[in-house]
Amino acid sequence: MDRTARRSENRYGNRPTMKDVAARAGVGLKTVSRVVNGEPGVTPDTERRVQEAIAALGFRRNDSARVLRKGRTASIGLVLEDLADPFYGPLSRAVEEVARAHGALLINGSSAEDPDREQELVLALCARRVDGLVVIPAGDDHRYLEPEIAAGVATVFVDRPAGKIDADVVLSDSFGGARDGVAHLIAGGHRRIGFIGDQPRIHTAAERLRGYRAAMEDAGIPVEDHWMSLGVTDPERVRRAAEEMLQGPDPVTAIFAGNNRVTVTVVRVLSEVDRSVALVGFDDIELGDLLRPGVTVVAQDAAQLGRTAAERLFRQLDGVTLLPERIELPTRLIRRGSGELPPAD
Amino acid sequence: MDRTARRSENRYGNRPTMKDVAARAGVGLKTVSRVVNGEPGVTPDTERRVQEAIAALGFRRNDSARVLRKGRTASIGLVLEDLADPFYGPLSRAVEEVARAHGALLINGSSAEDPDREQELVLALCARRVDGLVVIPAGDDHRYLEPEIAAGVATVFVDRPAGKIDADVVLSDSFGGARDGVAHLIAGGHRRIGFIGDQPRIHTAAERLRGYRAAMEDAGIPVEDHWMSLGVTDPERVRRAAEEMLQGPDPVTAIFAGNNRVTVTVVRVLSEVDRSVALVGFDDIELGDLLRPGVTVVAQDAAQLGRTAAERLFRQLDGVTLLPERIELPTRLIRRGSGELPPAD
DNA sequence: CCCGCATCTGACAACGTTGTCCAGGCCCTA
DNA sequence: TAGGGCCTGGACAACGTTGTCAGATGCGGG
Repeated sequence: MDRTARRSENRYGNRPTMKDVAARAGVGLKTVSRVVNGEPGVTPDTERRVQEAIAALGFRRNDSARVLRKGRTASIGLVLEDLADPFYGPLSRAVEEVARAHGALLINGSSAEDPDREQELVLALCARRVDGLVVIPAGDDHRYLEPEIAAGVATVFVDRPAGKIDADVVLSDSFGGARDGVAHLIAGGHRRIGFIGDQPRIHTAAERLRGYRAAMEDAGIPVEDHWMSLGVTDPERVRRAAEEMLQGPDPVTAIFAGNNRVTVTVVRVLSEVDRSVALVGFDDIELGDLLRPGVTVVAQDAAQLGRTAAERLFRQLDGVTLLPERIELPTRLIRRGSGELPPAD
Repeated sequence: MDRTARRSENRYGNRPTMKDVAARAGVGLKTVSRVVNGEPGVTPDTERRVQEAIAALGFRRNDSARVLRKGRTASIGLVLEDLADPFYGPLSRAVEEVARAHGALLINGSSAEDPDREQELVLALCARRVDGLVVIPAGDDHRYLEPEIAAGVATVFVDRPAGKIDADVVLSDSFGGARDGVAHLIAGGHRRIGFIGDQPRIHTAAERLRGYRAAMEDAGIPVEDHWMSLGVTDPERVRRAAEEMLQGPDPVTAIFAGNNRVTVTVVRVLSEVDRSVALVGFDDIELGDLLRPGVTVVAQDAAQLGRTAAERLFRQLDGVTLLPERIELPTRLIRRGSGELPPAD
């Protein structure tokens, strides 16, 4: 009959509200709100009574209502390709740290490299009214985000640029990194160098391919079509692609691997091959230094990517109006042995 | 002056509401709601007008308001130790997949193994009114969750049991796995076996230590204190601990490493040592098969842990009232060479 | 003793959505 | 043509919080 009894009829458990706390403490609703939010203007005695009621009832403020009222959610969304990919672990951790420093929570989802799923996720996050978005784009058309950005959702793209809209983007220098990596192989005496990478519709993959071509062209080496394998990342097909490059009339003496997953598989293949084949991979891989030979890589700093993007995001949120910018982080060639093997022929 | 003009005065951008859509389409508020939610009872013609207005205004439903009204958020929280740890990548991905299958979003945070931070995160998630929680506990006292669970927040602990409350938990058989791993070394002829693990206040670490002791005791081997190093995980100290075990009057001939991070560092140390020392690690590590020798591990299935926990969570949410249960998943010994090295003395 | 001021407190509306319920219009039948 | 049932649409309250504003209380000074 009384209020407490009525509450227990609620559908989902029976969480106390500020009203309940107020009733129990014998104060007004707004006073409870003041105590909960640490606002001034409450006598110590009143505050104590309210705190006791809060503790007794196990009250916890309902942030949904708060958000509705205040307009800000103190949460940001992170859409990436695959949470399980070791490349994204440090990246999301870095984004989380920055978010935490700004008192925001992180909601994240994996697009699985599917543009539709990316859009679905992003829009779901917008419906939750996240304050901002960090997106590693899977698709190449982000015009669907225009109304959201216009409505004030801060947005930063990472690792790959946004498609068909003008927005902030933070990425690694894929072109320069790949060019340097391939040039390193060329400097070591290699001329027949293979490239295994992802589909060129993925920006980073295309840039790395371009870097490969540029290094070859700079050295005056014509590239044979069958030295390049594009759009393969699953182990099975990478394996086959590598094996094919290593056979035939003019087999490659070195391979440039376009990302961490490709590198891992190529390492496996090369460990089973008699011949000594040089390898440089894009992205660092764990334990790369302990393999024999150590794996030479063009490393990018995933954590730095995430940190930079998140910081940019919160600068947007702090109300600074910034023109969309493209921030490119350098890569670093780490020599460990596999990239320094001389050509075997 | 008119409604549209007023809207643009809003603080945070100017997002259209259902009211705006209704005005533009010339229908009532509730009709817009019906269209947005796919409820029946709207003529095709009306629906078309509403859809047009939605598209023209760039309307997106405000889920905060929806949540406030409906009581469910369709989101679950995941609190783990460190998003960047390769062990948790597949785990969170698995949780995300299950959540997605149930139409829920995933909010996650890292506790950094700090009980206070865990509690802070968990309570922040509860304030957001997540429907459920998957928690990899850092602390050992979770009574602070009692009011939340009573209020209907479904909760499942993973990897380690909850402290001082009765709740679902999904974990790997740390004790059995460690015992088997150590027994494997003993079967290979080792008697002086070292153990390097995390602080025993962490349940998994304690269980693995217990497994180590059990295997030794089963074989009738008394354990020397200086064979065990507890509470060290940072590379520097693991390195020192390993080096100490390998020196002195009765140096160990084999090491059991208590988790993936320890294993990696021990592999590094052993690669610099002349002597041949056997190694079995808990947790699989990437590329463990490519090292020479390959790294023998007691593998647990992180994805399966996450999947099992999340499915249990949604079963709770589907209204099935279940008694708290402890689900233990088996581990698997993977022989790759390092665990099969004979004792060197 | 009363006034004015400062301090503390509470009533009320609003945030944007959904559930309830009723009104009006249509078609069908008697 | 009147009556009944069905379908569509809309008015209104409620979800739990916060911002606004005004009322109550207490205190010191004239």
